[in-house]
Amino acid sequence: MSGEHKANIALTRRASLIGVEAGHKTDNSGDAVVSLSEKALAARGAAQGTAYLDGLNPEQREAVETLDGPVLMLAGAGTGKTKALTTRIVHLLNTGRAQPNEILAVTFTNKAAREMKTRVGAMMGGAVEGMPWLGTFHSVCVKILRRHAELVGLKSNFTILDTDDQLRLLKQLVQAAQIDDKRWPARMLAGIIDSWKNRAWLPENLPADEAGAYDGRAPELYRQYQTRLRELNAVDFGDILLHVVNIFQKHDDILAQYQRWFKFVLVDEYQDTNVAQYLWLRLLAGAHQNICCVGDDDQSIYGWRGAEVGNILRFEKDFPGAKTVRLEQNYRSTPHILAAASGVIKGNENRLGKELWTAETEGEKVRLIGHWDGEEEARWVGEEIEAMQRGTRGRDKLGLDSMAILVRASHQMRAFEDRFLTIGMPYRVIGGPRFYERLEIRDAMAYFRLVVSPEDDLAFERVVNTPKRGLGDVAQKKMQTSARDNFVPLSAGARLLLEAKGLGGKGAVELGRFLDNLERWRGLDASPEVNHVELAEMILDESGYTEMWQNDKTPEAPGRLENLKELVKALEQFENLQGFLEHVSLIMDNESEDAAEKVSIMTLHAAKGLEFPAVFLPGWEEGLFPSQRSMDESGIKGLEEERRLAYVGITRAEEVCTISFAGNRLVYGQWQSQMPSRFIDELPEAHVDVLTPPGLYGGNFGAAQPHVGSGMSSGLESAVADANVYNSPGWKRMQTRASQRPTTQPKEPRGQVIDAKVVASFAVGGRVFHAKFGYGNVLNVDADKLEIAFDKAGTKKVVARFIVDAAEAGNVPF
DNA sequence: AACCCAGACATTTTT
DNA sequence: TGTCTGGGTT
Repeated sequence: MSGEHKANIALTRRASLIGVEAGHKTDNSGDAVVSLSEKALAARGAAQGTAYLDGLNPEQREAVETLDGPVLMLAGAGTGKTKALTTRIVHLLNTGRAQPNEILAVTFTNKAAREMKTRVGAMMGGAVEGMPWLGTFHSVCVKILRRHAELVGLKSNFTILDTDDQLRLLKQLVQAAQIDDKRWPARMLAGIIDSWKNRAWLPENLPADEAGAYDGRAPELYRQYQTRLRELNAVDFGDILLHVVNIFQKHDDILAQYQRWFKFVLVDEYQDTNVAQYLWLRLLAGAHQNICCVGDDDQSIYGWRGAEVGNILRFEKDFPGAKTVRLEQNYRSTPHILAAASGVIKGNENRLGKELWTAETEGEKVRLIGHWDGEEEARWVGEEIEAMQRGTRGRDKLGLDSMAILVRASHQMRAFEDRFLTIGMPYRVIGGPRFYERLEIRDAMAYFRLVVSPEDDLAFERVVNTPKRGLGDVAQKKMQTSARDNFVPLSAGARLLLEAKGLGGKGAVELGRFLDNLERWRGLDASPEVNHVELAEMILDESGYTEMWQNDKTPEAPGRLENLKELVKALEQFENLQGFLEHVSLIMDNESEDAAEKVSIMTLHAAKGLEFPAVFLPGWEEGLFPSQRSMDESGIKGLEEERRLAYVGITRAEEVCTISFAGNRLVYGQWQSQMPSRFIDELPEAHVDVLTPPGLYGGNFGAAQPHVGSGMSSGLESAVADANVYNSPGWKRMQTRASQRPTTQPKEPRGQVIDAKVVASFAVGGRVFHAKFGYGNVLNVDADKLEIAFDKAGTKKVVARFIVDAAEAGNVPF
């Protein structure tokens, strides 16, 4: 059976698919689908009307006009990368170099894909048919995989499992293998398998040194897992890329077809690609080399998820003769903000090198402020936001939509939420659980899946007893056995079990009804007379699922019902249940547009790609940011990724960027004190304004000397940087400097400023006072940290700065 | 099947 | 400190 033949079939199939897709509702990205106007057709090939090039700066223009050969567009934050990318597409179309379906353009998020589609559409004068190959890596690969599914042992209507399904499946396998899942959690196995898939390793070609993973059981379990997936006609997210890469590697003819079809390849956020995605791109662009990758090595923040910064760093080696274009003119932020960001990112080795600049000359310095604790920090930020709303200090008034708080870890959000609730400040949290990950949505989708594919065992397991039908563990075990013994799917096994009277009582009655319902719905789904939206409603009602939530009196029940309604509504955009299911797992995003003016709270990761006039970056403390875990797990690499995160954070700000840290923080119910982040030391002093927190002891916090750990990279400094990973000297430098630098006028002298010299004065056994923990005795002195046995709060390690001699406690204004 | 309690645990999460 | 999970009980 070869290739040639198959490829031809694929080719025909593809052609018809494209025909169908254009302007069709099933095109999942759903928007900006317009048909090619005559005018645009006429313009094409004639290469006239290149007015769209005029709005570009010289670098952007070069990136757009270099159509042939590999191009690396190194686009710093806010340098107009999307503009360049979309203009490039327009240019390809306009010059007649490519038809819309000959351009492969991949992004990571649906949002980015949508934006590109819309913008290309707008630039073409609202006249581009939906580009069928503009989408996320996953959506494009699913399209390809559905066509060649049989080559990897799947049917083309395979289901896409999300992480939840994946985990349940792995749990079953782990249990079956008699593994103590306490010691070896399925979660961990999921992580291992995922990382293997990210690296495009199949069970049969795992490197030898991976064999020991998961107590040496991982390779075998991986193999079993893949087999099970095939039996279920399912793939997980990682498989989508893996299978396609595999097909391309094994079938030259198929690869050749796609190479011919995709005359031009464009890639967004190239720094975030993993090995599988990288291989996929290399395979596709291998022949003609017309690949344009856009990215920013300084914004690579997904290493922990398998992204390889190395991909972008190696681009010129991978694609010899590549042209590298640097977009460095920033249109977003003020010079001080850019300088601060540059100062921080300079601390990283192994950069491609790039420095943002702006034509702007005005603007505020980055503001830095220290607080006593997290609560205080949240209170201060709240007040600042209110002040900015009013428009004080010569600043324009800012709306709440213009402000954002970007945190390192989501638990930091709580302090802000609490505070904002008390003062009645409207806020929105960006991120969090996605729509399709919600319990009720997944349940509902399991029903749909079961109707469309009776053999979907995972879906069956999920809903057979939801709502409760009296089918507990025992009954379900019987169904499993019945199915296994007869080599049929679970639903059929359950039917056989019933017929064999292997089940009694109300469970039997309910199961019978459930199975009958499924069959009836299946019939209706096939019937042209029943609309799939109505059918979906019917399924949810008749199964008792809706009722289950109506009877539920927990506070979240109404919201869940609301979500179910939304889900049903989303169905309208598709032709049938099948079409819906093929796409949902890839497209349902979280965007709930909400007109009200609100401050945004989100993680730094979620903020990538966004911008706000005013940005708050709280929690810049050692251990929290940079995250201790990151450094423990990945050493200097981890630290550098954290630093890039800092860079991303700062560069989100257009006008005002406020960095803050707290001396004490309640972490898991324990008070902890920590040093200010080393990144604070890396902020160039000339671009930072150190604010004195109201009511706190004066300017003992401050920005660092500009030249420590940053500046020109030399071998010496990298040695210094290395040494710094586990032992930040940062705050010591700050202390020393603080005593040299005139402090920003302490409000009142009563605020005790404790500097480094004082630290030495604490002796083991001495009686001391701490504002939060009260009185205690010093057990140990370790550099600037004291171990103290507090009378009430127990033994803690505390930075000496927050400690005073008990005798002086009366003077401290806490 | 519903409930309760002990204990584990607790970054980031584009698809 | 709080949330979630799994095991045990009713």
